[in-house]
Amino acid sequence: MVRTRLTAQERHAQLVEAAVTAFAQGGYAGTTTDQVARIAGVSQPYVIRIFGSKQELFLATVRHAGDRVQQIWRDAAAVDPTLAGLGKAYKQLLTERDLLVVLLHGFAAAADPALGDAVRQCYGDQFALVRELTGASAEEARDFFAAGMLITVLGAMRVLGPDAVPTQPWMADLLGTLPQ
Amino acid sequence: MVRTRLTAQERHAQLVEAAVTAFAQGGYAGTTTDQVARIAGVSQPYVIRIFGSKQELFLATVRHAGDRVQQIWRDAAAVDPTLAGLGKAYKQLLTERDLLVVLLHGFAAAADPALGDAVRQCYGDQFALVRELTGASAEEARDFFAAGMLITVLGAMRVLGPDAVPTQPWMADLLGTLPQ
DNA sequence: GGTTTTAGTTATCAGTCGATAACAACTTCG
DNA sequence: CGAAGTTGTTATCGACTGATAACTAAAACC
Repeated sequence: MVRTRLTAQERHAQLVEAAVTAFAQGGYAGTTTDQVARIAGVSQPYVIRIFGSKQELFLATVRHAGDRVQQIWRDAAAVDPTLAGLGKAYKQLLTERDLLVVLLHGFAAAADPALGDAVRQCYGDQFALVRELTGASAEEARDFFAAGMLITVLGAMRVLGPDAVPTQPWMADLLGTLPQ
Repeated sequence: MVRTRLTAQERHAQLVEAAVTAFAQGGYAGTTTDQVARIAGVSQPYVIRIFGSKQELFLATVRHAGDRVQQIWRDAAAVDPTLAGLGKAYKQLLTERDLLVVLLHGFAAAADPALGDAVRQCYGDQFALVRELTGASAEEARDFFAAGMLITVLGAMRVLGPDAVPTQPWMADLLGTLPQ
């Protein structure tokens, strides 16, 4: 007999995946819990019951994205524990651009006190992990994160990434200089 | 006799100022036209009548922020036409953090086609201007904008800027390395 | 002074959204 | 099997929000 229902744990994970897609497009305020529910194929009230509130859903989504980035870096460091190695892995994350864009939306929404703490914590953990994995100096890590932020924002702007919008010459100048 | 009403032009400018404050806090979707109206001290329908729609108001606000950044850079270049000179001016913009955060919200909202074009245009103009003012290479400009994006996001996260939230040790490491 | 233009308001609405409540159906286990 | 726990749904609501319409009053102009 085929199991027709998911366990709460499985559903939780599936909803977070759906939420990454949805929130990446509209941000926190610009996305409805119903959009998330539709992507996951469940009813909107069920989403609320599982997470308690839209805010908790968003927090879980941002935390998931942060965890995934950390995992990517750990994997990369196992092969090449340098900033270049981690950077290459990060850029490949553009193929899962929604992950990065969700983080960006989290950063942008940090003005909300309830979200701010979680977001700062997430970014701080990333900073610490990169220095731990690579032994980079604070200056080197700063430049690494600056480059990462540029990549993230250009991804959000649809200048970088799989579905980049064709654009003006300046983009080519800028993109041509991104280390591969 | 004191003039008790503003011209449409004056009111337009005042509303954009109010919108910078409001949108910086909640982003596009997370801010109501009524919030903007209250800050400016007018009624909500009047805001809509002046700008036509919330989206047009947001676009005017993002354009204003972009123009202001360009103006800051032009002024700075008149004194010190180097990337360091422009960078110092940009960092001083953190005292008007809302300007930078509004731009960030614009970037994050670029997934919306109606906003995306305007936002990419705005960022492209900034890139071209910096290269024109400083004669920087594409690589130098890229690093400049990467650093700028990090500053902007850290400002939005309340890690940098006048009202920075006290935070963990890693912040001190990162901030200590920011060139003054 | 009166008329036209421009700046601004109040009243109102149709649509949307997060959340609650009550109920239904599948699974598990004694 | 049948009871209990878990997974899910439909129905519904109160609050909010952008936008429209109709109206008012201050300036400007002749």
